[in-house]
Amino acid sequence: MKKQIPTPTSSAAGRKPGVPMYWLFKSEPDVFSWDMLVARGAKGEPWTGVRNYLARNHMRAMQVGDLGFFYHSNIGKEIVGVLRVSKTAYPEPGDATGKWECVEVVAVRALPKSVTLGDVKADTALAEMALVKSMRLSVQPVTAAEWGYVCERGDLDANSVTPPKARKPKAKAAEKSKA
DNA sequence: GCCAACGTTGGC
DNA sequence: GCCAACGTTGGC
Repeated sequence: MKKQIPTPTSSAAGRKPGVPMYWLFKSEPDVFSWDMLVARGAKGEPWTGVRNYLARNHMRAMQVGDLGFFYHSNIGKEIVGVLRVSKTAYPEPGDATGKWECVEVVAVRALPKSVTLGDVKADTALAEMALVKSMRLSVQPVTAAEWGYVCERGDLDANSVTPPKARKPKAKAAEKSKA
């Protein structure tokens, strides 16, 4: 079967300048939670501990200003907030192997309503999300369509977390599958 | 706590 | 370079 959606992993190359890309970061909340990221404030937090090449490559593709969802794995199993990439990938301090890298992220806004894994799985529009399809991948790409859809489900105005210059002039066909 | 999925390692 | 064994993630 052919892929029918834009391949999320095509993100690394061929980015359009000025257009943010979207990601999803997983964390076990008892290790590092959304609230802990919020508490870091504008200083943000290095996203360390990623030990998977695909996840690392996604981090390498990130640009400052890219947005991501914060997902609580294991406990909660829900998307709880939006963060922003504040520093591009660099070698993870203390990593003796020299293979692993981290980016830095800052909290932007909590979702007014968290979106659970169950919600995502139950929604046909989100059935192709890496969260479902690549369950174990800890840093994942999110398509623009998925981004808008999850924001909508979380009662978050996507424009309110998007840098002004990257906003769409019109609402385009964002609501296309509303009916 | 169990187990399926899946990435990584290492023998050949 | 293949593939079986192993380890880890993460949902249930």
